[in-house]
Amino acid sequence: MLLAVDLVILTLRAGELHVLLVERGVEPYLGRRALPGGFLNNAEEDILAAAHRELREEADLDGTSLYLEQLGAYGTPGRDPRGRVVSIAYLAIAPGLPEPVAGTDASGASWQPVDAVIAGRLRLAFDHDQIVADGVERARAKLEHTSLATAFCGDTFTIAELQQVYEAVWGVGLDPRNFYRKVQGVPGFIAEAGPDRRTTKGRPARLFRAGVRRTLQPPITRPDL
Amino acid sequence: MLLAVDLVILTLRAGELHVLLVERGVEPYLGRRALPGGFLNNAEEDILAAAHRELREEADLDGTSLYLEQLGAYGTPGRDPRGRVVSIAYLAIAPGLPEPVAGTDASGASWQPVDAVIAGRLRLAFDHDQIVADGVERARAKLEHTSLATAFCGDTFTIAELQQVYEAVWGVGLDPRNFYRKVQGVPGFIAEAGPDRRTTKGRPARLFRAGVRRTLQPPITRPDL
DNA sequence: ATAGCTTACTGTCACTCTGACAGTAAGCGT
DNA sequence: ACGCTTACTGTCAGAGTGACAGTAAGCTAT
Repeated sequence: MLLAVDLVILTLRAGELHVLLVERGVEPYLGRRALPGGFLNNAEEDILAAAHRELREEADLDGTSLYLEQLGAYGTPGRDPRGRVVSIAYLAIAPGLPEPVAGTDASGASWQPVDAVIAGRLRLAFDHDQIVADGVERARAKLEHTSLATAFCGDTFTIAELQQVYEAVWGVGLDPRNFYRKVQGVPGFIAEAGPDRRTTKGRPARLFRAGVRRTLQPPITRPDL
Repeated sequence: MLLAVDLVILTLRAGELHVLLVERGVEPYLGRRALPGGFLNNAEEDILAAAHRELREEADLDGTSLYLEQLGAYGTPGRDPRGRVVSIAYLAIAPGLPEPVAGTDASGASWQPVDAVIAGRLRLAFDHDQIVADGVERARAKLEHTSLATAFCGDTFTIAELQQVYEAVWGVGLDPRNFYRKVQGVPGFIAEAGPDRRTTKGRPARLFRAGVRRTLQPPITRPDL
């Protein structure tokens, strides 16, 4: 029996939610896209440590500075044609990186829109479609009552950028005015980051950084489906 | 490397939240209490099926009729002195059974108050204290926006009994009048169960059964800590 | 039968929160 | 100085919430 680790790494690119996928170079599912991951190095490697290692090897991301959380275990017999493999899935959130990103080792990693995976237009290897769906659902739920959204942003961000996170992950539109009021009303969610401002085209926006509080009271409620 | 399944089985007894524990008859942790569970039978057994099997063997409970949900994987090296063991934990909710319960096989299973475990007055084997804490926290959170509370009750129950579930799991007191209003206000949470009434001492109470809806909108919010 | 007890249920009210909408402020380019 | 773009601040009606009191329906003891 083999133990593996799979990573659902989410980020925001051009206002859309993306997941990091690699193209398989060996059988089974040769050529198919799959989640980054791999088997445990040896019998003494910690699972969380293995997740950090894969994060570094396959995505060139520093695990100490980003959000990482266990998603669950997937061990249905037959999910891997080679034999019995139990996979521990992890959910990672990466900030919208400067630009190209994802140029890693030979495996040909690339960001793909999660919509394509959820809608079934992009079929993944093994049961990775299900894992991605579970990861996205976990992220959607956690946006409501935790400060997870700040993990999608850099160390400083504007409120409008934070709103884009919610809109992209939830796939809905939000009213900016109500969003400003709600976010500012939660004590400890975000904190002002100096007098610096970010300017693009119009009026410069105030910069914030993630606050101390990790649970949101009151929560940022998601609109009815 | 060995794969195991551990069960956090919660129930209500005398208005208090209890967890099912067994007393270990072998080393390591001989004599210590631990969660029911065990190793996978063979390399082809499904994890969820193994959870059902342990539920039947160690707790004499029918897994098809109660709530069962994966909690997560626990695989820190050294958590089991015998060697590398990765355990998949499951959370099960059992209705408050008629009476004594828990008389199972030789293992000496018994219901113990979760407070004793959380507070550290009752130390469990391995990392089972942590698993119990995680399971209880999961249950507490799920009471807010899912119909999980009905899993603690039989097929029919009164609103007062449902309130006792919330009070016991959350460890707080709730106002009966506001609770009635909230519960009745969530469409599909509970449905009337015929004209039958349950009578104990005062006015007979109306009986309900679990409704169709499994997610609660609006949620039953937990009071501030 | 009536009073009294116990438990089940229904109302009221002020406060807060929420969603829907409009107006003001601050930079930049022409 | 003007318009353009983006950032932010107010307003208001309706829903939801917590804190409280009153009514209803069984049983029982006198």
